[in-house]
Amino acid sequence: MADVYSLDSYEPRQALGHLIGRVRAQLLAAIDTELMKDDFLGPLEVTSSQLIVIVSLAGRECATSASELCKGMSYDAGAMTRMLDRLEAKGLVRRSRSPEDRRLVNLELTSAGQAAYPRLREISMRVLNRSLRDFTREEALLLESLLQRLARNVGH
Amino acid sequence: MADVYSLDSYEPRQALGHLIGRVRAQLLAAIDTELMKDDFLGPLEVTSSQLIVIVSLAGRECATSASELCKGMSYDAGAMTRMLDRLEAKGLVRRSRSPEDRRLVNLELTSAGQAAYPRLREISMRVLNRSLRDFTREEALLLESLLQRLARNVGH
DNA sequence: TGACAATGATTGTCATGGCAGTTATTGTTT
DNA sequence: AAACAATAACTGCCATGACAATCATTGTCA
Repeated sequence: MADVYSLDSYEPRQALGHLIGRVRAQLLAAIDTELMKDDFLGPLEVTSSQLIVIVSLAGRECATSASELCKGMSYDAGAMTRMLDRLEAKGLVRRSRSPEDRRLVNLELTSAGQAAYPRLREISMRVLNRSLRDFTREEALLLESLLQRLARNVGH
Repeated sequence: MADVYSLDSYEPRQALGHLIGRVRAQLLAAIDTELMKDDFLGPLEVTSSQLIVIVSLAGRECATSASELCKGMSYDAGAMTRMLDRLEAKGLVRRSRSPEDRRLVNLELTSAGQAAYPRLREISMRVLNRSLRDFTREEALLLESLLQRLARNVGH
């Protein structure tokens, strides 16, 4: 298949790469704005980056290890350590060494973390729905599938 | 129009927000990988973030101020100062106080910066074309237009 | 069993980007 | 002209993410 962009016409500042970066930044900023307005999450200064960790932990009943979290979201292990430091300091997550394998750190939400989860889910959904307000369900699915194809291709 | 996501089915980890973040990270990583392999850009450790600044400066013949650059790409002024520190240290960009308005800092590419530009443009285009290799031109344009609609909506 | 590899978490270092506050310069207003 | 607002660049502070190095623990293999 022919290349989409050619040296004659390629404009780095208008092309897909930048556009994706802009959309991502705007989405995160919009979610952060809504989080700050929340009675419960605002004072805790929960951010859009911390959202995904709490959501991932809420999805399972049993305790999960940090490395398992990292694999599941292709996240740097060092970044995860410090992310968990912040979430633990806010009282949303509890760490404990696994008795079976003392290299592992088991993670679970505290009661505050469990209380935060439905609010985080609702807020992120609201921002997405608002951003997709003139999209049909088919257009949204199309966008998702195009992005998934892109994601599969990038790594070659 | 009805909401795309509903509380019943919304899965934060699968939805659009996360997907966009993943695609962006993968694209930037792929560009960084190619930049490191380049004979000229690799030793200078030019990154995908610095790419857009150099590209923006190459687009105009006359000197541009830093604030104008920030406006054009909705970029934080403080981040721009430090970005320019790094680019100046690498000898790619030259700063000079504007004689007309001494608040302004005029920017221009050095000869090394001008030599870097076509390589940066070619590398970012190659990564994008590779990532879009099974897309028709129509599909790529569709993806762009859907993202642009999304970008317009997010800010409300 | 003892050497060694593999794994998980942590830490250090760096680039990035956002926000608030500061300083220098310019424009405006009385 | 003096006071004030507006603007541009810079600085400090912080969260984020990537990479490399280190340490403790576990698995493997001679």
